[in-house]
Amino acid sequence: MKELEKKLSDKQINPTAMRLLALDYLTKRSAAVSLTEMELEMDRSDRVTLYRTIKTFEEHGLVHRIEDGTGITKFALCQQGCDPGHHHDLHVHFFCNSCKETHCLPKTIIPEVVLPEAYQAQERELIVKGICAACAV
Amino acid sequence: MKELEKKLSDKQINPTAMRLLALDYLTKRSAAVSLTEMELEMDRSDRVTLYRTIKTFEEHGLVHRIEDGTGITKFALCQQGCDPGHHHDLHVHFFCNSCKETHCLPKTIIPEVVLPEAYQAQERELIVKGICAACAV
DNA sequence: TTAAGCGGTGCAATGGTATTGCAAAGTTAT
DNA sequence: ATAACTTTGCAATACCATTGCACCGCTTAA
Ligand SMILES: [Mn+2]
Ligand SMILES: [Mn+2]
Ligand SMILES: [Zn+2]
Ligand SMILES: [Zn+2]
Repeated sequence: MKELEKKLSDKQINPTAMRLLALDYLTKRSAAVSLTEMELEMDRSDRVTLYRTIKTFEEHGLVHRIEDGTGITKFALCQQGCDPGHHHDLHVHFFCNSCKETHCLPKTIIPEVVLPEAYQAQERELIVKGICAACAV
Repeated sequence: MKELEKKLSDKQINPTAMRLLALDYLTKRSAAVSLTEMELEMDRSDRVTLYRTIKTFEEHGLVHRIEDGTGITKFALCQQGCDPGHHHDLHVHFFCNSCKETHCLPKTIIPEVVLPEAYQAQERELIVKGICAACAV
C-alpha cells in the first residue's frame, strides 16, 4: 500500500500501522463515519487511539469533521487539497432520514447568503436531510 | 403575565408556573440558549424539569432546536406559526466565533440547493459562523 | 553500546450532556 | 374526599469526548 503511505507523508503525517489502517478504512467508506463506527468495524483498535488518529488527520488537512445535527461527530476524507490548520470544504452534507448515513456532496457548493447588517461570515455549513439516492425507490 | 399564559394555551400547553418562567426567560433572551445556560441562569429549577419543559415546547411548536455545530443543543422561540410535530423554520443560524452566541436570523432564508440525481431533500439547516453584529468593532 | 529522548499506543479515569425511572407533590374531576 | 391524571425533583444511567499516565519501540547523542 505505497499509495496510502504517500498520502500520509504528503500531509506530513508519520505513516504508522494504525494510521495506514485508518486511512485504508476511510478510503473504502462511501459515507461519513463516527468514531464509534470506526471502533466497531475496525477491530484491533482502541477508541482513544482512533480518536487521536482522526484528530491528527484533521489537523493535517486529510479529513474533515462533519456535524450533521445528530449530535454525533462524523468524519470523512477531504476531497481537494485542504491545508493543515485550514480546511476549505464548502460542500453540502446530506443526512439520510432512512438509512441514517451522512454523505459528502462534493459537487454541491453551499451558496452564499446575505446576512443582516454588520454580520461577518467566516465559515458556513449546510446540512440537507432527506432520502439518499440509495434509499430512494 | 396573561400574555405568556395565552401563548402557552394557544399551543395547547398547560400553563404551569415552571413553564411560564421558562417562556418568560426565553422571551427575554436574544440568543439561542442551551439547557445548561437555562439551568444556571434560572435558579429554582431542576435540569430535568427544564429538559422536559423544553421538550414539551418543542413538540408543541413553540421553540425549535438548533444544532450549531458546537455539539451542544440550543433552543429558541419559533418565529412564525410552527405546528405541533412540524416545524417550518427555514432561517439561517449564526454562530459568533467571538462571543460564542448563536442567533436566529429569521429574515435570512436558507436557499435551495440542487442535489445530485435521486437525492430528495426534506429539511435543511444552514449554520454561518463568523462575527456577530454586537462583536463587530 | 548505553542512555536519553520522543512519538505513538493502550488503559483507566474524568467531564459533560442527554435521557430515563420512579416516587412525591400538585391538579382536576367525580 | 377520593381517584385519576399531570407535573416535578432526585437518582441513576448511557454515551461520547477528552485527558493523564505508563509502556513500547525507535532514533540519536554521549
Ligand atoms: Mn464533506
Ligand atoms: Mn432559529
Ligand atoms: Zn439512505
Ligand atoms: Zn458575537
